[in-house]
Amino acid sequence: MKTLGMSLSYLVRQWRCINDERLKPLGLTQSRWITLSHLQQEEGLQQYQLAKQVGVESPSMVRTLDGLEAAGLIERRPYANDRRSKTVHLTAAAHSMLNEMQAVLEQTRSQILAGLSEAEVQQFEQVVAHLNHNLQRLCAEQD
Amino acid sequence: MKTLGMSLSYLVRQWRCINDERLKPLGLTQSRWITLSHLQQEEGLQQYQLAKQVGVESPSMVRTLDGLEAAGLIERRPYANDRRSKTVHLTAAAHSMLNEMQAVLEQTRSQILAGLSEAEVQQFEQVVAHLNHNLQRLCAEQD
DNA sequence: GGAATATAATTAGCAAGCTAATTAACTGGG
DNA sequence: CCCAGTTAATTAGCTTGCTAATTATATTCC
Repeated sequence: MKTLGMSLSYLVRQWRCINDERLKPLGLTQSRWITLSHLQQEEGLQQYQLAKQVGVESPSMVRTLDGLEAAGLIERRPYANDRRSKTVHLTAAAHSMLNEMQAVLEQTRSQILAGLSEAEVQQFEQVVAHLNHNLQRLCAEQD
Repeated sequence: MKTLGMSLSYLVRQWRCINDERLKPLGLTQSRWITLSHLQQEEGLQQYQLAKQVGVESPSMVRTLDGLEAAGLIERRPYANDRRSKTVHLTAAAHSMLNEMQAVLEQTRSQILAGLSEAEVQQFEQVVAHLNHNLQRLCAEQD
């Protein structure tokens, strides 16, 4: 007896596992490539903003950034308007690996979605968005 | 820019979080209630079989069972046919909490799936099953 | 029968999420 | 102006997934 929740949880774990395996040559793990993808969209965010966009808490982001910084893929810079804060920037090394990274991620995605029509994928995405919306209401109530 | 993978990953994390919150009074976390649910279906499995059914590796199951045993919810018994092996059984305490646990899980599920028709839920489940199937092929190749 | 191999449970240690607590800096009210 | 409260980053420590390595037992192959 596998419930929907269990199947989803398994799906997500395996998906991560495949990408981690394929991106190991680039020294990337899921938390790292997700963070890099977001930075590719918008560089120079403050850490707490980046955490919010990625959907993790600040301490989780701190650790991911520590790793990325040690690997020479990002830079923390002081933020002029607020001395508590730091902004996050991609390095040249990161820029030069991003294309390859995205290609690997896209390949995995298309292999996992293989056999679904464009319309089915879209519908699936909409359902996931709907469920996330329901969850957001639930989490808000929890307070 | 949130990809499907990211949205799914977030969905699963939040779903877990809600259930963990609601089941805290019963002393249950996700890994524990999933394991109990499987035992409810079939008791007396060997540990490695249980791990396989749940979809985790043996060491993960060992730790979950350690917790459940300490909480008095399961019992490990020696397995007559193979002295390396142990079988896993629910205690009376577990049996008497299972109904309440399932009720909480079912409530969360229905709140998260709110606004979808029966047919849409079924379709969604089928897509998830399909993706898991694709993944299984991919993981098999990896060897 | 005995050596080599395989398998079940476990231990140790890593990854990446979380909350709670700390520190430093900012903000607003009296 | 200053004190109280808030906020940004961090640290510490928990959870639960993983892999690699250990230990004890089974199994298989000369």
